[in-house]
Amino acid sequence: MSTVPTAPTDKAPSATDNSDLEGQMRDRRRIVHELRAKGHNPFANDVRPSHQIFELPASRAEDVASLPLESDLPADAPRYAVAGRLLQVNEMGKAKFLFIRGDRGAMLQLYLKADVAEAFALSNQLGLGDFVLAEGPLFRTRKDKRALRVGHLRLLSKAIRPLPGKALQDGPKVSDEDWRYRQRYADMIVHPEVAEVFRKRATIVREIRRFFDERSYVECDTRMLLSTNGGAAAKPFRTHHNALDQDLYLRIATELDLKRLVVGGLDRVYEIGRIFRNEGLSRFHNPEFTSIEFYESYATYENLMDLTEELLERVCQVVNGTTTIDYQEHKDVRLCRPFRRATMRQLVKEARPDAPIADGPCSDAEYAALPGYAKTVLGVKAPTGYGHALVALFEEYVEKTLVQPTFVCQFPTEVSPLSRKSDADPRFVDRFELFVIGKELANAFSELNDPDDQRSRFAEQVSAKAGGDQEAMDYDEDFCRALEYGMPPTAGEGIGIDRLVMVLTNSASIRDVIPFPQLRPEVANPAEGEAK
RNA sequence: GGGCUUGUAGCUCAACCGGUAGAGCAGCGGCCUUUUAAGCCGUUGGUCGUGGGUUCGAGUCCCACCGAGCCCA
Repeated sequence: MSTVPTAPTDKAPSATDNSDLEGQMRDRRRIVHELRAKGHNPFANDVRPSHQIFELPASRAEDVASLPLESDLPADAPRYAVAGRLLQVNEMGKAKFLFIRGDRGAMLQLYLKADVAEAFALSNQLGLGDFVLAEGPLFRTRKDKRALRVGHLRLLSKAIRPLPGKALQDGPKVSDEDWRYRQRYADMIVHPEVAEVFRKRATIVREIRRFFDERSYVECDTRMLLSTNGGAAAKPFRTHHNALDQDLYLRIATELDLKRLVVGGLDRVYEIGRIFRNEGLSRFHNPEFTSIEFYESYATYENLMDLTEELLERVCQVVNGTTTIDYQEHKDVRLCRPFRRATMRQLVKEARPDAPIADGPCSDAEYAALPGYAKTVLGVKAPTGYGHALVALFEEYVEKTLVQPTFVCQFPTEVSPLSRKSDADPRFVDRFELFVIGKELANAFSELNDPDDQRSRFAEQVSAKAGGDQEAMDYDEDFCRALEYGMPPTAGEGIGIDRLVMVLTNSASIRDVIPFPQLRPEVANPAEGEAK
């Protein structure tokens, strides 16, 4: 592209070619050079604000009355030096208002008059997006708005690239343009509510951490690079360590390492961290996401239901000030105790009363008949075997109906290779998943701590993998060795942080709660010069 | 992978049955000393995603490809 103008005579910016993006940027670069030529640094870093905008007095509309009118400003009125990004200019001849935004989205309008000659001259060289520092007293305008009468004005940082769209605008702007995700920095400038979601996310994570720290859990960071794939049903990312000449997987769960730590004596342990799964993208799936997994010795999965209720109720209360929330089309989702608890069999039976499911414990007749039933109602895609058939029926008929928080208990053993078998019926495990708004939010179980049982479950996984199941786990010999040293009775749980943040911030897409979500590669369109 | 929708100025979007591309904002030039998405006057800016086809004539119809969004496996 063409670069900065070399000759100072190079205009007189007559309206020729400066309305396209390139022209606008060239124009802004020209201003940078002009300022430098006059001895001003357009990227200054020799001043500090005395206040953040959000700290200024009369931030609330009802407090503005405490400020004097400009004509009544006393000579000793307190002066403030504040900085922010310029987002809008209302010009009116020999006076103008500049709107700047500081941290936390706090807005301030600056009132600038021509008789402050130097500042006024500088203001003519500003563009939307520039960072400025202004100094002066606060006053109340005739429209009862707070404004700072500018005595001094500095350009702190010149924005070379103009902002996309209009930075300040009334009403909600709903657009799902992909530039918002590709250029999140620009998105956040134009849509401050995006940053608000990330702030809430930080609050949620902080509160979760506090919750477990209060209960004497220890936070640990375990390996992300592993030579075996396990801890969940998912396809891993592969990578390679050069020095060791060893292929490695990015972890798909923190489960097995955390249980190793339980074996080692950390009776209560948790990890909040990034998980990687080599799967498709959707509103609810990003290939890297954040989970918390926590493990508590001498607890059962039923204890974890109590704990989970308490945790979610508290986090929701802290973030939203209430435990009843709306999520998109779902109104009045009640994240307050108690959540419903039901077995998977019970829920499938409710949704499909004709299903051959017994009222009490699973009968042999039920065990034999359910796969055939699944075949009939689901068609060819129905899996064979009782456990997979039950899960398929659950996913097809029940899952999306679970809008209010529901603990789905008693999963089939064959889909739960790390869970402890139920004492009452070894065909099921002591496991639950928590569903809210029809989506899985948490997965928990009493941990399998019988090393020989674990070995046979791994063996089943290995044969499933050989049979083509790409999500099956590897045989983790070291983990079995750990269990052979003895693991106390333990229950553990994983919660998807991103989905929890979605629910608690009413975000429609996981892309709205992850700063830099995975996107298809940006393709440069030669015709455009600037890919968008 | 399948279905639906979609791609026009820097941004957001128009353009009837196919008739030769338009508005707001941004930019640029002017006016205005209390504005609130300020206002007023003027003005620059487009190979209509790409490539084919039909037609006297295509942003518009057809095909393919590329990108995006939503839904489904």
